Amino acid sequence: MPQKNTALLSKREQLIHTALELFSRRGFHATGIDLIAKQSGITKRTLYAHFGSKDELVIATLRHLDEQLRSYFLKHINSANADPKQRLLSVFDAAGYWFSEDNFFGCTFINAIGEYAETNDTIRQVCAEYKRLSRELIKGLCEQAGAPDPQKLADELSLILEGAIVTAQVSPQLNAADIAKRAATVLIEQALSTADSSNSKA
Amino acid sequence: MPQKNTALLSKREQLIHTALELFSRRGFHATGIDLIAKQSGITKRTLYAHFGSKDELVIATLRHLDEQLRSYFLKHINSANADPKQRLLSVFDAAGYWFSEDNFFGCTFINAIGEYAETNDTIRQVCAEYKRLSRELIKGLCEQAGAPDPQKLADELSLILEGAIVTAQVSPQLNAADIAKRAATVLIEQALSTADSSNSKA
DNA sequence: ACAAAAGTATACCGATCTGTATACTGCAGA
DNA sequence: TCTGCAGTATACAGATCGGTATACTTTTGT
Repeated sequence: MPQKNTALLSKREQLIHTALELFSRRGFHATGIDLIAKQSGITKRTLYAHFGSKDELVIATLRHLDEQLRSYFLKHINSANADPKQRLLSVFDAAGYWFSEDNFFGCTFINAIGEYAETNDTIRQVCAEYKRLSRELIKGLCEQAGAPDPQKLADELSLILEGAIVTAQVSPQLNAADIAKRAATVLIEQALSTADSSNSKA
Repeated sequence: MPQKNTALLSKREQLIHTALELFSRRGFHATGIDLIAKQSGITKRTLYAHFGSKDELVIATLRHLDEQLRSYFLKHINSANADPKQRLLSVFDAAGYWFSEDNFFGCTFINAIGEYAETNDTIRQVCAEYKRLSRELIKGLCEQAGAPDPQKLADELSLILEGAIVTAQVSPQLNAADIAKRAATVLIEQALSTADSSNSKA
């Protein structure tokens, strides 16, 4: 999804970049510090100069992914400069592109919670915060579309997006993005139709 | 969810029982064989007499969870012997009870895929198979309800159920089961209304 | 009653884990 | 020019990992 020129990145950024790929692909506990150091071409000593521990590297990696993922969706939404309803649905188009990438291994936040739910509160909080910000993003789109209860619609669409991510991860043959978009369309139409008489598009 | 009398269980069942709890709560790689042996009160030697490797224990545990979870949902659905539409919606009531349990740590299958996606194909297949059977179960309910395209509706409702599980795991304060049930209600109503003129409830 | 099966207790193996110590190198700024 | 700093290279510590070996005890089927 990012594809930055690695030559221009600082050591810190290189480490996070490598760690993100390995953690996403192989899991967190199954990815050792030595492998991250080797694959990034950076010494373990330097790694520990930037990040005090593996958990700190995990947290920094997740925070980076947070910004990366949300800006990815924002770009897609903003490039779909159609009417508010289409902007809402473009979320699921963006998801579809994401799922089709080679380095898609499900939601790394969810995977992180699965591995650290009992052992690291900060990691769980970073994951929850990403999900909260994503819901806020979708809620803004619902407001723009003139939904009578934007929070309610945003909660439902966010839940559907979560389901799409997991479904794409576990059952790649299902075309989860399309299924989610179909369901979302029904919910959006239904939510906006009840407001047609008294409310209008922003 | 199960609460069997551990005294009546075979060593094999005891091990799977303990392993399931630890894997779900702490993750797979973070749970060592020694801990499973200690917590189950069974020697590591005996463990390896029943399961040739840790991966085999993981697989046996997931297969057990497969049966356990699907029979849990089936019981809830069958105890809600109302009309087919209510039976469909009872899936999300069952999910709500599941989420509220103390030992709910998200979908262990999804967590397993996050940890073993790259390293163990069998584990991934067991997870995918569980999701497929769950979709089949829901598809059967859609057929009974007289949906014109039961596969389509089942895919959508299954995706919503996935989203509910993940949302309940990451954001426990959101009451994911209710959100999912609301969304599911809209989709079901819409799907069945298009069939009202030519089709009827089974 | 007795032999085979199943399980216990414990120590161990080699590999790998996170994290650190030591000694060296290249480079940038005053 | 020289002094610090950032990074390299490598070895190592202590713990834990999955898995096995040895010797003993309990249970069970006939």
